Amino acid sequence: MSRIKTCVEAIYEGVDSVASRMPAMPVSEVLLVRLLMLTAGALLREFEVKLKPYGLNDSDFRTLMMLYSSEDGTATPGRLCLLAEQKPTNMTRIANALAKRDLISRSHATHDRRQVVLRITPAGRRFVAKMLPPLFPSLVESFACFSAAERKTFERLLKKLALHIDPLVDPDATP
Amino acid sequence: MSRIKTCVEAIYEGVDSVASRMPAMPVSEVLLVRLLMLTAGALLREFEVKLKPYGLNDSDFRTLMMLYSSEDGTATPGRLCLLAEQKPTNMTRIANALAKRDLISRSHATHDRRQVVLRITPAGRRFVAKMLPPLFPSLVESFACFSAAERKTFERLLKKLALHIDPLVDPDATP
DNA sequence: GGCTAATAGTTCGCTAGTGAACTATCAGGC
DNA sequence: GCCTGATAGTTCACTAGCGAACTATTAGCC
Repeated sequence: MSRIKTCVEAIYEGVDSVASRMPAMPVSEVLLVRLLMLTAGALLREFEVKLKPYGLNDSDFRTLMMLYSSEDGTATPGRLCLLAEQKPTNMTRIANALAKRDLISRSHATHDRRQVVLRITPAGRRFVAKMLPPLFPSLVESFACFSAAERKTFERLLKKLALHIDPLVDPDATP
Repeated sequence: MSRIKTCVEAIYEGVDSVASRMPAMPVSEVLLVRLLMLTAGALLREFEVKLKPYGLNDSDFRTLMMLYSSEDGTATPGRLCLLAEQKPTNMTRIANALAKRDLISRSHATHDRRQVVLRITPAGRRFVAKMLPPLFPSLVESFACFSAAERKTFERLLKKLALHIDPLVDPDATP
């Protein structure tokens, strides 16, 4: 029996079993959140296996891609933290690692000397251009079970959910 | 500007920017996987904030719940690894932590002395019964943006996706 | 019965990520 | 100009999780 299938079955059985003893449990919500985390976790792990040969994990990769896709190839650690859902501590480590490999460079902003400016290097751009295409096939395969309509629906629901939980997850943020 | 909304926008803009330079990129798939990971990550973090007062993280919690919902309140570490998507190493640590708090007990199986049997204790059952209900409201609120039909659709698509990626993620498993 | 291979857990050393404390710089009121 | 508070990053000590190596036990084969 394969792993994820076993997990899916265990989730349904476990939720069913607990619900019979605890009728107040919101069955539908528990199933959704468990399936969501299981699927995302599996996809993340699969993706990181693909990234490993390049010496990156998903956080490193996201950070590098944010710089790659930015207008002028630069960003501050603070902004990257915001966009990549990372804490400053970890961004420091990521930037150190990427800088050590000369994929990005570090400098100080002139107008505000507290800020650090990270910039993707030409070598960093070449690296991304080379490593990105081989990642596509397995990604396409992962979602091959969806029709175009299903893909659209799934995207719409995910986006709706993401924006809905935003204020719940981060109640102090400016709305 | 709140955090997740910024991330969602950054994902769409980033993908758009890269796609213009790299036409082979499967835009739809990249958006789906990024939204999925972002949403699941946010829900996980929110959930762990709720679990923290009880001194548990999500893995500890899942492990305890697997025992709680099992027929006789027992399971072997190996089975829990399979069901909770954990590695044996980590399960040892989790079992140590739960056993230290007397929420579970450890003993050896008689028919196969290699196997360890973990069993939820009466105190463990009381603990679960007490901590579980307070977790429900925020979980319900997280999915309050979905109609009943949307919830069903989302569950169906998640399940379909989970089962589809199963053999891709774990190619060595027995089908 | 005794050797070999496989299986269940554990230990160890490492990577990834976090909160709290710290440094450096900037902005605003006086 | 100069104190006060806020902001941007960094460092440090810690937790969570992983792969590889190890131990103990079992199953199969001769």
